[in-house]
Amino acid sequence: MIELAQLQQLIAVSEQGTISAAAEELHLSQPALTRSLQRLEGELGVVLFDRKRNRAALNRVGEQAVARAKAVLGAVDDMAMELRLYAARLSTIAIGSCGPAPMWDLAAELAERNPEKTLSTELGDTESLLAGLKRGSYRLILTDRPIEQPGILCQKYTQERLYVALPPKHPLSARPSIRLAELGQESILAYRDMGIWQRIVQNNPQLHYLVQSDRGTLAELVQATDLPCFSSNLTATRFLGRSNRVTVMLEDEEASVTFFLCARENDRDLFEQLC
Amino acid sequence: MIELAQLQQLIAVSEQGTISAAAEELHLSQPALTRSLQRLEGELGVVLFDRKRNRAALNRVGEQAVARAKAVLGAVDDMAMELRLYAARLSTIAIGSCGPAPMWDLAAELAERNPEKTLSTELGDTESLLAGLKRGSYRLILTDRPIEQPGILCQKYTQERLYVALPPKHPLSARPSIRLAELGQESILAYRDMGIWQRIVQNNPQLHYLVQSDRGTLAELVQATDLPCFSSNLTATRFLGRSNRVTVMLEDEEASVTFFLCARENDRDLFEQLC
DNA sequence: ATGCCTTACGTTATACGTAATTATT
DNA sequence: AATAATTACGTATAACGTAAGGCAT
Repeated sequence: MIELAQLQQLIAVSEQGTISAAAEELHLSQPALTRSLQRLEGELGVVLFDRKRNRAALNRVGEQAVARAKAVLGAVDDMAMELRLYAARLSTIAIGSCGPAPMWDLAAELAERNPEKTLSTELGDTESLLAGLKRGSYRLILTDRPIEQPGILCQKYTQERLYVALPPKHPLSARPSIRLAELGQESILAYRDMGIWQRIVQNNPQLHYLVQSDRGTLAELVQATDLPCFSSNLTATRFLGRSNRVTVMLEDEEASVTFFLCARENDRDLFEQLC
Repeated sequence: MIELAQLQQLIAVSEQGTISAAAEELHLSQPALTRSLQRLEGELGVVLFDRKRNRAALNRVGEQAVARAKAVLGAVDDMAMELRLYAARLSTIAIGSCGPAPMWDLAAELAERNPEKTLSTELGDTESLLAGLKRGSYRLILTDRPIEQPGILCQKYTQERLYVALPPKHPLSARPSIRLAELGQESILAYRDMGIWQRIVQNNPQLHYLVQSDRGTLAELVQATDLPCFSSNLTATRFLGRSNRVTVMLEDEEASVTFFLCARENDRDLFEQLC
């Protein structure tokens, strides 16, 4: 039986030019390599070298064999690499969402039910999430509208409503609800990866957003200052913690979103765990 | 290093269902196969089996691995087979011709100059010969007209003129030359694979051709009977041998052909040997 | 004389088989 | 009880390295 090691040896000889040099490269003695190559010739049933007693040069069949050997070894390497990738993908559940808070809830639930799995989370807009779901990049996605397409399972997952958290002394803190625009040109703390909430920010460009990319830093700033910040019904109450804030509902249309959980038909088991 | 034998073992397990059965098929002990598969898993860096103490079933990664393994083994088999084919082709000189006699001359010359090579000969019409030369099916071809195309070498090779060999008592035997049609509805011995000479036969359908597929049988009939037969300036004189025949030149236009030797540009060495 | 390939021979290392163990049907 | 996989251990085969030989540059 032909061995992959023999194909590597053949390639080494073609690269080094002599059997001696190839043997050294392969940490093998010269005679051992000679014999191994002879076996390969026997197993292939062809002569690969023009042997001149003192010189073993690849003949045309040998050159052809080298090209084929490289292809075979490449295929084997690819096989190993792609199997590792495949195994990794089987053991991870990738979820995508257009909003961060429900994604964290979902991730928490999945982690509890599938402690052996790795979770990966990603934010995106509904269109790209759906495309990713279809090509297998995501196992589950949370969209801002119901998806009705063949092969796609979809069900209402949760609703999120946005609030602003104001210091008690703030002029608007006594109101039950406001529109975000009423804050005028004030500063407000915001998280960078806000997904769908990006809409309400874009519609109120006059506000001064203090954008934080680190969730921990954001939490610290909330505790340490009395700057306004965002909050929602899904935000853990401990996020505001002992900070002295009054939450005021936002009246804007974009301040309320219903999230829908979607999975592919062949992932029905996973999907139904969560309904 | 992964071994091809291990990939075969993996495939055997997938086909037999159990390691035990696969071990038997492979003429291996069960423990040996178990260990070999464990090594394979280690080398690939993935788990291929769901092990249930008493049962080792391929998991999804394993199934994927089987598919890849089959592809790799197929590539190796193809490699071996195609190398043998390639080696065989390198050691043969395939020649094609539109006429048998000059092809035999050419083959004889090639055999003398390249005693280590195998010769293969084939008759065909000039168009298909040229196509075959271009795609590498032939190293040399003999055509009935000069070829002037880029990448193709071409030179006049020889001329052949057709005769009829008649018994001395035949009414036409005293003529220096005749047209084939003058034989009326007589019988005449002919060789099946006549290439370009097929033309003159087709133009004289009234004759009764006694077609022989075996050259030896044809020669025997020439000796044993006094039936008319064909002959040419390239036909070995010993073909007519001691048979009592008078050769009469044929006046028909198709009875004289000039043959041209053609080869591909990259075969200039071989081509120039013969000019 | 040096470099390179091959053959011969003794040795080692790797993979094998046998036997024992455990678990499942 | 029977089947199947794994682990342990002694063994054997196959490939290795060293040494020797021969040819070419």
